[in-house]
Formats: sequence, C-alpha cells, structure tokens
Amino acid sequence: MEEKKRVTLMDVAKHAGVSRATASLIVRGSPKIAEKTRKKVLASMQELGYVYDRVAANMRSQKGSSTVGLIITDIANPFYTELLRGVHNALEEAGYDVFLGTTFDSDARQEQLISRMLEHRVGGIILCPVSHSSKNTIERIKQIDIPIVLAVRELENVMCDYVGIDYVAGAQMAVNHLIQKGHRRIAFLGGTSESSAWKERRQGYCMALTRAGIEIDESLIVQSAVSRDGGTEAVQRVLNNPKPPSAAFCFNDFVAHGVLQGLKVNGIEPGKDIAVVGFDNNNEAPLYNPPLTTVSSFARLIGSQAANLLNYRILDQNREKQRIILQPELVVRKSS
Amino acid sequence: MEEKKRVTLMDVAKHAGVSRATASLIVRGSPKIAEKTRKKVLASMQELGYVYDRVAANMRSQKGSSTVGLIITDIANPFYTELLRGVHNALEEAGYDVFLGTTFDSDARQEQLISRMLEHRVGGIILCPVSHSSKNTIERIKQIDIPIVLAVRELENVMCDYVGIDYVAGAQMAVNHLIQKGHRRIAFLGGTSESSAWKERRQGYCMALTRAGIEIDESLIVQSAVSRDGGTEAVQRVLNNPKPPSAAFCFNDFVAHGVLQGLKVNGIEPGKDIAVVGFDNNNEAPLYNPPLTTVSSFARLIGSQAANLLNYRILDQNREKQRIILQPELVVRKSS
DNA sequence: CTGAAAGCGCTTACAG
DNA sequence: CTGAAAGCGCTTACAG
Repeated sequence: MEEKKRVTLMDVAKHAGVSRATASLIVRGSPKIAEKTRKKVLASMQELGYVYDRVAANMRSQKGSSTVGLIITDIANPFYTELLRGVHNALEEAGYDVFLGTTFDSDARQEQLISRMLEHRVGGIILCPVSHSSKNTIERIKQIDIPIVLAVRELENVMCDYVGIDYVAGAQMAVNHLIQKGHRRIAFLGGTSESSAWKERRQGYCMALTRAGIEIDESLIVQSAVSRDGGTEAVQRVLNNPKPPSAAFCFNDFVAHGVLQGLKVNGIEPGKDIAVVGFDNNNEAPLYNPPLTTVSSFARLIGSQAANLLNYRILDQNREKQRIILQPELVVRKSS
Repeated sequence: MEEKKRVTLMDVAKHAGVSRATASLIVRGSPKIAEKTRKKVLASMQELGYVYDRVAANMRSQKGSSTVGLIITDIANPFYTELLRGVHNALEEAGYDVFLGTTFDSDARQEQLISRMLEHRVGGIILCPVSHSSKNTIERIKQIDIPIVLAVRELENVMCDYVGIDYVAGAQMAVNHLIQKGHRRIAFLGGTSESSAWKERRQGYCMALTRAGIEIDESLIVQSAVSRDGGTEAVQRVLNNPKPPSAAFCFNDFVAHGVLQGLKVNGIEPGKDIAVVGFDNNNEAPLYNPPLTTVSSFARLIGSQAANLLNYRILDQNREKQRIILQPELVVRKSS
C-alpha cells in the first residue's frame, strides 16, 4: 500500500506519444481530435490509471466548480432529511456534487460552514439559515459573490433567491379546520417564541381565531421544546387549565406525537375527546395512533425548488431574483 | 452583482505591508509570527474579504484534502438516512467536509461517483457498494490509493476496512424468537433473491428452522419488491397457501408494514392471530399498529463506526485492516 | 496536431 | 520576518 505518485496529464501524454496540449483537449472531450489519436490516449489513461484532477483544472480555468454546498439545520430532523432528499436528487441530476453541512441552529457553526464551503470553492450554496443569524453573518452572506439561495427561512435585508412556505397561512388552515369542526377553545402547543417559525404559526393561529370572533386566551398558548417530550409536557400543562381546550394545534408533528401520548396517559382519546392537528406532514404522521391531521409543508419540494433556483442562478448570474412561497396543504386524518 | 476578482494572499500581503510568505504563515496559524503583525494582517483580510483557497493550498502541499466522500444506495431509504447521520456527525466532528453521492444500486452510477470523488481529490471514501458490483468496478476499487472503507456490504477479494452487521445472525434471532413463541409454520416474506442481503437472511431463517427440527417449506418463502406494497402482495400470496403460516419473518420493516396492512384487510389481527417480525428497527417501527417486533441493524452505528475507521486509516495508512461486524439485536414489541 | 510559455493561488525552502 | 524562485496539475493562447 505504498503511496503511488499521482499520474499527471504529462505522464499520459508521454506514454501515448502526444503533446500535453493534445491530451488536455482529449480529457475535455474536444471534437477536433482525430479518433485514432483519441483512442490511443484514452488507452494510455486506462493503462496508467490516470484520474483527472478537476480541482486543478477548475483552478486554472477559473470556472466555478461543479460543486454545491448545502447547509441545513439538523440531519436528524425529518423535515430536513426530506429537504435534503429534494436538493440532492435535483442537484445530482444536474451534474453537481454536493457538500453537506449541518448547523444545529448555531450561528457560529453556520459562519464556519459558510467559510469552509467558500474555501472549497463551491460553485454555489443552498442555505437554510439558523433562527438567529448574527448581523455579522448576514453581512458576510450579503458579500458572498457566488450564487446563494436561501431556503425555509428568509434573512432580513438580504436579496437572494428564496424558497419557503407560508407558515402563517398553514397555521390558519389548521386552526380554521378546527373552528369549522365546532371548536372554540383551541390550544397552540409547543415551540419556542424566539424562532420565526413559531412567531409565524402564532400569527396564523391568532388571525384565524380573531376572524372567527374568538378571543385569544394566552393561557392556551404553551411553549415547549420541539420534541415528543416537549409535546407531552405542553399538553399536561394545558390540561390543568381550569377551562381546558377541546382542540390543539401543535407546532409540528413531533410535538403532536407527544401530545397524543400525553392525552392517552390521561385517559383522553385524541380524535374523539379532543382534536389534534400537527404541522409538516412528515412520513410518520399517517402512522400515529390515531393518524394525524396535519399541514403539509412540502419539505422535499422546497429542496428541489431551491436546487433548481441555484442551478438557474449559476447559469445566469443576472437573472431576476426569485422568491417562491409554497402554499401548505391541510391533510385531514383521524385525529381531528 | 458584478463578479469581483478573487482576493489573493498577495493582495492581503500588499495591503498589510508584509510579504506573501508571512501572510501564508499567518493563515496557517504559525506561532512564530509576532502578535502585532498577525493582527495587522488579519485585519487586512477582514477588510478585503479574503477567503482562503484551501483547494490551491492542498494542491501545492500535496496533502490529502479535508474532504471525504460518502457513497450510499438511496437517500430515500431510512436505513441509509440513519447511516448518513452516523457518518456525517462523526466526520464533521473530526473536521471533515463530506461529499454525498447516491448510487440507486446502479453499478454504472457507482463507477461514476467514485471517479468524480477521486477527481475532486477527496481524502477518503466510505462506500456502501451496490449489490452487484462489476468485476471492473471491483478492480478499480482495489487500485484506488486513497483510504477507503466499505460499509454494509463487503466485496469479494477486496481487502478494506469494513463495517457491517451479521444478517445471518439477525435473521436467526428473529426466527428463533418466533419458534420460542411456539410457531412452526413461519413464512419469510419480501425481498428478492438476487441481493446478498436476502440470501443472508434466508440462510439465517433456514438455520434457525433446521436447528429446531422444522422442515423448510419453500411455499412459505415469498419474494417481493422491497416496499410496503411488496409486503402486502407477499402476505396475500402466502395466505392463499393451503396450510397458511402462523408467523412471518419479513425482509425489513417496510415490508413488514405492508404485511400488517395486508393482514388487517383480510380480517386477521397481527400480534394476535399471527405473529410478525421485521428487520432494521427503523424509526417508524414502534409506531406501527401494533408496534413491530424487529431486529435492530444499528444503521447509525454502522455509519459512525465507518467514519471512525476512515479517520484512523487517513491518519495511518499502514495500520492493520479492521473488520467490524456488529451484532444485531432483537427488539420485542406487540406484533409477536 | 506540437511545443514552449505563462498563470490559477497557494506552499516550500532558502539566503538574507 | 523578507524576497525571489520553483512547483502542485492543469488550461490557455499562440506560433509553427
């Protein structure tokens, strides 16, 4: 297992008895080379085990590399797994190789990842920003001169291609659905008020109630960690309310799952005694017991759209910025 | 949005009034530079928006890049999603950036991905080989002179670090469990006989039966697509058997889910009228109805172990090859 | 098609 | 710390 020396184009050229320039033309698939010469050179490459150094080539020709960076929050979150699937499929199809990075919602890691991707000379970046990007980071992002598209969360004052979904509308859909079912006391469970995702859901929640002439009762809004356990805790708290709700809109499906479990522990049957609606429509939602009514946030579609935007942007730096806001969709199941 | 010219180390050096060599030492964090000079230079970098060209640096210093390739079968498969999580977390922690590629079990795509990763000068590769790697590909892989670790599937005659699980033992566990529960007619449902994963499960299935003195009944072995629908079809077929089984060992949890659904359609209650066991213990398994007894294949752990092996290999090309075979684990739930 | 030269952005080694 | 030179593996442009 000794380190073999890297075979260079020059080696190939010598071996095949042609000039380096010719060999270079051949690896790049130029049509102006005689078939015979080409075959001879290709044979030499095969024999010597030549591997094209795309990195050196890109550097010399100053072309954007065929590499793209994808920065997401957390690969353990099904929403981002789905998004990753969308991005990856679309990007591979377009011939890019993808670099993956996860921020765990830390601004510092986000900064670092952006730096590293830039250092690797990626041709573009798809960024799902952390919930609190520092001024500093935002300035950096604005300065970046390679194509960049934002997904899921927008950044203030940053003009970029963007694809996300309308959380406010999604929350409204969920709550309207519950109102139509006759519910008046509707809780909003889970999530933390610092995130913009929470704020927007809250906004939709309030709008739906207000339009229906229902007063907002702050005691029905219970924050929690974004997890199953968080959901269980939140529902526990709201059940202790002197006037408990007859329905719950949950921050996301994970939280909703915890809510379902918490209800059962208390002998309350979700879907019958109380209605529960989630958010995201992740793969597990139809498997919950009862199957969960939820709002689809189309993570995969967000991913593939973002990939497409990036591809267009790479092909034409001057095209107009595009902003795609996907409309969520209510998926009614047994839990409501 | 005009293309700015890239700021080089030389630009920084000029701006700070030092030599390029000094600037180079500073970006690499050399300790022999006076604090004052360092600060001045760092300030210039900030001001000019310098970004280090890791690619050029690696090329010049002929160091393996801090980049690693991960080639999996299909990102839509939860098993590989989990594996990806394991790899990614471990690798990011160790300071690598990861390139992701998916083969969709195609040998041609596998070849292509390996080439591209090599062309990008990755420092190492974690490969989950497709089920039928051609002789050609195998030869290529043997010739690769950068660190490479195989995961999930081994390749004949290829000496590489490897981490996988013992499918044969896993299948035995599942079937033994059913035998202990008193079952004698146990079906093996789903999967296709071409894949080594199927063959090994079948081997374990047969061994367990034989040891218990139960004759193997080929009519209870029904192949199918590896999907929910496949599972439903397979169970339908086996229910038409003149002597239907009282238990089923399924190729994986997906197939098992289809089996559960197929049973219910026929008015048969899984977990009561018939026992069902899956394979993989994916995230959904505890959510099925009834919760699924299954064999955990520790996808995430395979990923993190593979990442560790690769890291060790990169640090020391001469260390002895390691072969890690994880033992699967039976997780008993309500379906059996 | 060839051949020699210059350059992409960096590192390395060395004399000062 | 500086300065000049050489080189990583490629592409580019040009005269022949």
